[in-house]
Amino acid sequence: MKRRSRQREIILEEVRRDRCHPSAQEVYDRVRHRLPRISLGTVYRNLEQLADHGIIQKLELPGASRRYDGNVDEHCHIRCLVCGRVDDFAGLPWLQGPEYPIDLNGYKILGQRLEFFGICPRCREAAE
Amino acid sequence: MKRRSRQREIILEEVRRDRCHPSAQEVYDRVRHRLPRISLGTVYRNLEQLADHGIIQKLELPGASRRYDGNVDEHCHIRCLVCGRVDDFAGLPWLQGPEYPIDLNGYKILGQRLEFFGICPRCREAAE
DNA sequence: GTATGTGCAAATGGTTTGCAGTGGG
DNA sequence: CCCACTGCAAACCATTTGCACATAC
Repeated sequence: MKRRSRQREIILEEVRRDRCHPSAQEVYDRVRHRLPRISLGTVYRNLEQLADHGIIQKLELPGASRRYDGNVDEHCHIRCLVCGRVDDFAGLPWLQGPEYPIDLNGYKILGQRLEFFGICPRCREAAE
Repeated sequence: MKRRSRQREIILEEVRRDRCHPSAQEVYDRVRHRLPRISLGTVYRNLEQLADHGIIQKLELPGASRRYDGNVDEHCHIRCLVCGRVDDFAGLPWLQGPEYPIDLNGYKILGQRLEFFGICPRCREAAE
């Protein structure tokens, strides 16, 4: 990231929009409205770089494709098991863990990841 | 799973061996020593079925390929960030969560998943 | 001017699927 | 004898990469 590029700026704007948590494909679809000739590879490369620099957050979800988050503050997510949507989820008082790193069983434990899953409001309605 | 098959029996035996947490490819490699003509597709189909019936556990890890666990008791895992190895990890007293399901923010929360990550004993040594 | 960034298209890796044939019950 | 299960190969999907060209500085 030694030079700035119009592509990267617009990708960042789109990831930050709406507190949504878009996949690379969704970012691509949005960005294409503004830069019709951009390629999906460029979107992937820039998302990767922005994440490496701590400007956005990469969300790796178990059994689902990667998503990106324009909010880099530490916060929890909840994922809908039906539609895959990911929402922010604040204030989880039961989440206390120890200070890392910890030495245990020969492992150097660097951290933990907690994910919640359930059914989002829209899918609950649809299910009725 | 209306009929038994030699393939499925051997796949199950291999997943249960050693408390390792093999990927489909690793199961395939092991099973092939005993059934040289088995196909990877058959391995995938049987692992899926065994998991659906609760006979083994499917481990979906963020940013890594799927693994399978012959131990279906509820227990935690820790993953090595260097080599990808997954170990069992028992007795985590700080893991208390609420009773699910919970209604919050319109979501019906069905559960949580906690994963630990760090560096395994072997990779720590290798890094020195 | 140079090397970073881009577009394109092909490659990759993990997983799934269609199909004709095999074999468990 | 039927239909679940298999082997094989192709398809699929998300992501990565090689390369020639464009562009930021």
